[in-house]
Amino acid sequence: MSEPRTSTRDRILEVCLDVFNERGPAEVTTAEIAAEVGISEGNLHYHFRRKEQIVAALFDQFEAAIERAGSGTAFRHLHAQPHLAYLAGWFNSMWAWRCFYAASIYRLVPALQPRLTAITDRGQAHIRRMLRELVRDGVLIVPPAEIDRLVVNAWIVASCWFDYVRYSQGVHKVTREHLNWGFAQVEALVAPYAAPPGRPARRD
Amino acid sequence: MSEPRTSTRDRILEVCLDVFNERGPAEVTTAEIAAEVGISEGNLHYHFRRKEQIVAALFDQFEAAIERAGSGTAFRHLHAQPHLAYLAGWFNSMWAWRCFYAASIYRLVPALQPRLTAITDRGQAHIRRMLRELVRDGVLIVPPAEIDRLVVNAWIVASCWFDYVRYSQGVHKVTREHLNWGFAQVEALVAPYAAPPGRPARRD
DNA sequence: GTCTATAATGAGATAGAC
DNA sequence: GTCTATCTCATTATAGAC
Repeated sequence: MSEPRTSTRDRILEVCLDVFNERGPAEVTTAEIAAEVGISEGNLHYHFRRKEQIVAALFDQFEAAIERAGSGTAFRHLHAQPHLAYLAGWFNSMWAWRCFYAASIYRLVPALQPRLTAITDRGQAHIRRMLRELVRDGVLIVPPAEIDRLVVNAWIVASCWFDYVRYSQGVHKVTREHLNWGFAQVEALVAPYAAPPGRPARRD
Repeated sequence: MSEPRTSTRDRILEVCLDVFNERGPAEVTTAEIAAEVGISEGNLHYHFRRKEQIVAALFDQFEAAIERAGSGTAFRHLHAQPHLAYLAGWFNSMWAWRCFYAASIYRLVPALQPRLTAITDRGQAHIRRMLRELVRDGVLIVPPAEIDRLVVNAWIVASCWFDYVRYSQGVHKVTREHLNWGFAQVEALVAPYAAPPGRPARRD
């Protein structure tokens, strides 16, 4: 009846999310995890038999969070730029779950890859719908043939900019401030499609 | 005086490039490498003390190749769309060195990361110059403020689409055919900036 | 240069006491 | 549920003969 404030299992997950976000699961040993949680390796093994199971348990939560970010309140109250609201909701949740935006995690736990594909498919379908509505409403002008490529490019930039910043730019410790940068990069993909009213006159 | 056709060292590098491209260096053990080359593990260790040294030796070649792809013949004979020629040259070399377009390799051999940053800086500077020329020549219309973000987005898509295809799309074996797909994705980034003559009339 | 054989690591998994 | 102590196993690293 009387559970401890937070169960050991939950404390493990909390600690792991933090440390996975900071360094990535492959760079952390089970010994370090146990020490960080303040329990023995044997006890850690009692709760999760393998490190992959910890990653998988966290992915469950990530999956739920991203679904919320994608179809939740952000998209409910439509205003002038619903796609920006959606994007903002997504980027907001991105920080808390940034370890899942590193390709290496799917190499470590390949079982998660199909679920990432499912997230990708649903997310892209959602973005595609939004873009079509914006085109219909005259906010954007996108030739139909270009919509799919635009959606995919937006997804690539939004989901890969973490790795880009880390490896191509050499940023060792990604901070929250980088989020705004990534957000602006995705915004820039859509900018050239803005209909003239929302876009200052061209200077040639 | 009489060297063997290809030295053992070179054979090791050849085999490793193949197998790293197929599976990534982290997924291949030194034992497998030795077996594949047809030598003993002890001999492999004589030539390269650690797997990272093999990766680094291959990176030397990659670095040279990408420099050639960027500033070599492709860019020499300028035609209507020099940026496409550059892009084609880059994508062409990309297949042979695709293991270096996986984020995980820089996690395995962090020493390479600064060199990747240098490649990125030079490459982006080159692309920026090309875009400015195209704008000056009236081929593209890009507001000056958008050029930098466009360059970075092009780089992200061009260098990350491999990981995207693998993990987000669930493609287990990336083939040469995927190259054309990636190429088209990068092209699509620039398409909306094409000046009206090069672009069919808008349909709203 | 190349081999065989063996040592040193280090991470994860497990048994059994408390 | 939790601990201590041990085990397994895959690599990587090395010594020394040929």
